[in-house]
Amino acid sequence: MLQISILKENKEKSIQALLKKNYKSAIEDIETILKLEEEKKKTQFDMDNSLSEANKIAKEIGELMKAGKKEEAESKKALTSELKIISKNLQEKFEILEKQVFDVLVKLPNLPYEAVPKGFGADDNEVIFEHGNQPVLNENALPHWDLIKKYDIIDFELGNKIAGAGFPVYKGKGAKLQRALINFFLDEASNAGYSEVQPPIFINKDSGFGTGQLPDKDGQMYYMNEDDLYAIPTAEVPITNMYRDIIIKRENLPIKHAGYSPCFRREAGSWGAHVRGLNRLHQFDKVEIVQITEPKDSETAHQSMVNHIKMLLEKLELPYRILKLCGGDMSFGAALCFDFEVYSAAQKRWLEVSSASNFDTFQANRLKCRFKNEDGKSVLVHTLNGSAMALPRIVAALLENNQTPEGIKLPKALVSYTGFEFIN
RNA sequence: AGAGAGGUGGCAGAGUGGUCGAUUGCGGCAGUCUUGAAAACUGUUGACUGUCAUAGGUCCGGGGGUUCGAAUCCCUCCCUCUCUACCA
Repeated sequence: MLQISILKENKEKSIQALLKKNYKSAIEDIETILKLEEEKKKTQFDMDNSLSEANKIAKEIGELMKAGKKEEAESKKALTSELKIISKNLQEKFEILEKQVFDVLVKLPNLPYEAVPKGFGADDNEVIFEHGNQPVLNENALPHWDLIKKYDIIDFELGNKIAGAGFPVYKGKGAKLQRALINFFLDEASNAGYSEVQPPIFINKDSGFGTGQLPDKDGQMYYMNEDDLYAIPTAEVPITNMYRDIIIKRENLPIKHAGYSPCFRREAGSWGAHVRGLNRLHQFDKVEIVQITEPKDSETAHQSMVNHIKMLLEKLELPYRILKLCGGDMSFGAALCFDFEVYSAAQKRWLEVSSASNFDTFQANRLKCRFKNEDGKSVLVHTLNGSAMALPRIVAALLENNQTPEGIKLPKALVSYTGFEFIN
């Protein structure tokens, strides 16, 4: 959530930034917020005065009672009845205004940084880095959805029977590959100084709000009515929310965590021709890295996350590229976001496998996550997160790119984790 | 799930209707002492809102109520602990 003070002090810039994110009603919404906010403050002033007056009289009554002057005390009580009504009305007005401001404010996406390119969708993203050669496969090369059948390692029909579409069963070497990748990613994160956590995979509403999934993405999460809980779409949510309502000591920053979790996404209305096989699932596995930093350090932290992900992809020997997302393609809460795509040789497509975002103070403001600066003032932190990494599309690319007559040949980095070199 | 107890400032722990935003201890910070440190002693130390700065206002698990006045009384929800039951 954006800070009103920023919208007020940098009104024009804020409007331009929101427009870059294709937020259509930027002008009118900011006008509305500033107008309502001013009225709110006025109301608060009146309300406070009225409450102050009432407090004073209450105190006087208390003293009179103590002094045994009952009649005087009784007569003072009469003074308060009108004051009570006034206070109550002002309080109601204040709460309405507060909610009105909140309702508009909560709809505003984060302001993208200067560096974010203009654009409306995927076509406007900037490729900023590319690594590795796209493998040339022979004619009878198979896409991963055929390879998983050929080697009987991932079973969609079985998952369909047990749960539904998008919930595959990993079998044999397929299951071991999952476990190997998770361990590989977690170990690499540990080596890079991320302390490991295993978070809950269900979260409450406050957590969903804290990282920005609620109310924006309500329909995209699985929801358990009986207990009022959501299944996490990413470990970012529980991990970042560990620091909700916390004032962090400056010497403890930056905070770096990594965590593995299954991720659950309803993906309502997003199925089509390009989402076959492992390209889109309702449940998948992911190792997430999260950082919480002082504002001045977040860009460096972001870069370090990008470098970490690059290193992972290089160890996995996958050709990849990095995109700087344009305003229109960025997520709701991000101020700057890099997507990583691997080349999947049989599909002849780039697949998104990771996304590293800097949220600036957007999440911190919702989370009320702050630190004490040099002057002893509470200041919002910056939060960042990135996938390191999401498994299914990595698996898709590993299978497709490394198919040989002898089977699927795994990259060296994984062999010590799987215990086998070939899936055959 | 049943019975009981309880949720207070970074932590521990007082406070049961009127200078209580809250005694006290620990921790933190500053100072005295010391070559330096420790110990001891002294002072200081919650968050939010608001103001140029004061002032003022709000917050004792969440929400609602009673009252001139609520941390304290009532209702409701949530959570924690102990015992019993059940169980990976």
